[in-house]
This record gives sequence, C-alpha cells and structure tokens, in this order.
Amino acid sequence: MELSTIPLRFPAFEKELQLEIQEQGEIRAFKTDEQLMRTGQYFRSTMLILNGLVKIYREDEDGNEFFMYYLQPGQACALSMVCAAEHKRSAIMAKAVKDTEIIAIPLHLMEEWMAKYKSWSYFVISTYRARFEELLSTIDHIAFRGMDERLEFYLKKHQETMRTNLLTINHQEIANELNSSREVISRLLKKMEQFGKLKLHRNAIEIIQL
Amino acid sequence: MELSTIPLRFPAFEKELQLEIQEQGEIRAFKTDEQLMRTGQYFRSTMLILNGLVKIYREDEDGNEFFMYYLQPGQACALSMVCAAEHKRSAIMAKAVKDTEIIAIPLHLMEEWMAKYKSWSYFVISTYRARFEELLSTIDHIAFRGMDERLEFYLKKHQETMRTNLLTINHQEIANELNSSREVISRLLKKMEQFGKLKLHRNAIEIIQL
DNA sequence: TGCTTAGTGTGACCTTCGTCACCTACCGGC
DNA sequence: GCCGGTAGGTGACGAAGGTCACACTAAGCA
Repeated sequence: MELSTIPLRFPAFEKELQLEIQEQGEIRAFKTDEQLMRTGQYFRSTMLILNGLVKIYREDEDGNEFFMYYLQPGQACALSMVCAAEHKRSAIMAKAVKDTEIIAIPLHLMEEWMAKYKSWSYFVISTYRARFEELLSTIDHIAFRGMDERLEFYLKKHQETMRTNLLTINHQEIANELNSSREVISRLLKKMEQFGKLKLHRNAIEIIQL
Repeated sequence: MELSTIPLRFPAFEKELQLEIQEQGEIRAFKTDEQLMRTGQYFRSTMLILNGLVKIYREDEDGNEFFMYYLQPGQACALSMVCAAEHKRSAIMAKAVKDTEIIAIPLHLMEEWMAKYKSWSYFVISTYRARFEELLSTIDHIAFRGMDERLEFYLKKHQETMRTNLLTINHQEIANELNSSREVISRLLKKMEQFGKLKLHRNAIEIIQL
C-alpha cells in the first residue's frame, strides 16, 4: 500500500490516529469476487475499506442471499463493528466487487481509540448512522414496493456506484441479489426495455433512462 | 418523576451524567396510544425511555405502516439520534403502548456528552448496535419468510415483551403492523388455532404453544 | 465449421396474498 | 330484549411472483 492511502481515504482522522492505523492495522487484499467474510464467521477485528468496492449481503439458513448495500473506500463495515464488539457470528456476507484492499483493526484498539480519538468515535457513530439509514430504505423497498420498483432501484444504485451506464451482469445474478428468480427478472427487464428505459445485451444491461 | 428513576433505569451512567440528565433533560409523559413522534417531524432531541413501553413503526408515503420493534425503559430511540444529528425528518412513527415517560436530551448535549462521558458514548454505540440487529432480523423476516411465519414471530415477540399469554389485540391491528390485511391474518390465525398453537377470543388471542 | 454451453425468452401453471362482498357473533346501551 | 356497531369468518376472484419445461441464440472453442 502507498503510504499516503490512509490520509487520502480517511482525511478526517487526526495525524496520530492515521499513524496508529498504519502501524497497527493489518492490510489484506482481495481479488474480484472473493469473499471478505462469510456468514457464521466470528470477528476479532473491524475493517476499513482502502481501495476497491465491496458488496454486503444478507443470507438466511437455506443459502438465500440478498443485496443490502455497497461499501466504498473510506467507509467501514458497521456489521463487523457490531459482531466484533458482541463476539457474535457474522450474519452477513461481504464480497469484493473489484480488487479490494482493506485494513483490519483489532477489536481492542477499536475500543481504545473510541476514548482516545474524537475523530474515531465520530467515525464509528456516523458509520452506524449511514448503514442504519441504508437498512431502513432496504426495509421500505421490500415491505412496500413491488419487484418492478425494486429492480429499477437496484439498477439505479448499481449505475451510480459503478459510474457507468453499461452494467455487466446477468439476470440470474440480479435475481439472487433481490431474492427473486431469473424468469421474473427477465420478464421485468424486457418490459423496461419496451418502455425504452434500457437496452438488453448478452451479459450486460445498457441504461438509457431510469 | 421519582428522583431515583434515572439511576434505576440507567445504572451504567456515571453519577455526574445522571445528574446532568436530571437537570437538563425535559421529561414528557404520554398516554397509552399517544404518538411520541410522527413521520415527517424534525428532531431537536433524542429520547430515553424511563417508564412504559413504546412501539416503533415504519411508514411509507401512502400511510402504510409496519411494526419494527419495541423500546423498553432504559433504552433509547436510535432513530431520534440519527435524525437529530443529521437534521433530517423522522422516517418513523413511535407510539406509546402503555402510559409512558421519556426524557428528552437536546442535540447539543448529546454531542457534548459523547466526548465527556465514556458511559454515554458507550450507551449511544450500543443503542445503534441493538437496533441495527433488530433491523437485520426484520429484513430477514420480510425478505425470506411468508406471512405465516412472520405472524408467529410477531405473536412471540408480543408475548415476550408484554409477559402475558393473553394478547389483547384485534386482527385488524395485527394486519396493519405486518402491512397485510385483516382477512389474511384472520385466516392464518384460524389455521394456527386448528393446530392448537393458540385460542381465539374476541379482542384477544390466547397463546397456548408457539 | 459445427458443437457446446451459458444466457435469455416465453408459455403454462401454482401459491400466496390482497380485495370485495357479505355474513355471523358478540357486546353495550337504551 | 332490541338495535347498532364492531370484530371476526368465509368464499370468490385477481394480481404478483415463483416454478417448470423447453426453445432459442450468441460466444467460445475444437
């Protein structure tokens, strides 16, 4: 890792905190599609994203998964904070969408820094806050919206996060992430294509107008 | 309020913090079924529950609501923390289930105390944590489970929280809280009665075995 | 070039759930 | 005891979405 990555990604942290992270954190790299954490795993550290992009999923016992939100560089996994602090198993799955570098902070430091660095405690709080709101909006969608709206929202998120109008993804994958089935997604996408909202290609969806 | 209520409900707080809460917090009382906060409202304070019981709902634009979780004495509303801190409108609705007393802490104190009192910052963090987990479990239910399982889970929660096997509630209310319709709930309850899991009365449900 | 395979399109069918209509049972007040 | 209001029961129907079967097609490769 470049020495400048931490100040770059976490500019709000005090100099000493940035140094401590540099010295005490453990850097780990993941390739595209690699899992950062598995459902059922225990944590002994929390993770800050340095580079790349991470997707967070919820999984149930039968292996059904579905997409909750993205984590960008400069963000942290709120769940790893929860689980680390409570010594609980992870109830989520995290997957690298691009090649990703994270830095792992051991639990005891996380607690220590809460008292020591104001910017750290502020960071932890605002991480919870942001993820909390994501969850609320997720709940809204699955509780109140139909699959058509959810699909459209999903594509929009994907588009914004990846900053591209050409999403290279297949229907099956979308179905998994929305906890639906391929046929349903195919049909809805077809309908959206007829409305001129997008154009379908093999292994790719071109967003026209959402 | 009894002078002893705050130490009783929040024994983990430092003495000085308890005193500050006593002096600076504003106590408010709500009758059963009264709303503590409405969707769309702005916050300038966060609320700690002293006595009673509070239900937290999510509402969408069309007025559909549904139940997320209970708040007991000694707990705080994580949402009011989020909203207060971000100067955002509330996206939830809170209703007193029993006669309830809360104490409102102005936003600026909330921030000040984060730095000043370790027990306060720990309290705020663990409030987020606890609510975060509730939300995750809520998501699981609406994403992966059918209405039958959700109903059973709802009754179980209700039973545990109220510490009684005789729930005085009607079908319409349950339907609202699960964002379903009375007929569906009635049918499912009937089926559960046939399985011997409960006994139906007018305005009441007697839990036998869930 | 032809074969293979993953990705996609589509019709038929089923289940779950929401909605409508209407009925019955119970409770409280007069 | 009658009456009106509220809670609950039930059948009919429709929409959304999951499942199954199978056809089609672009890419990749031998």
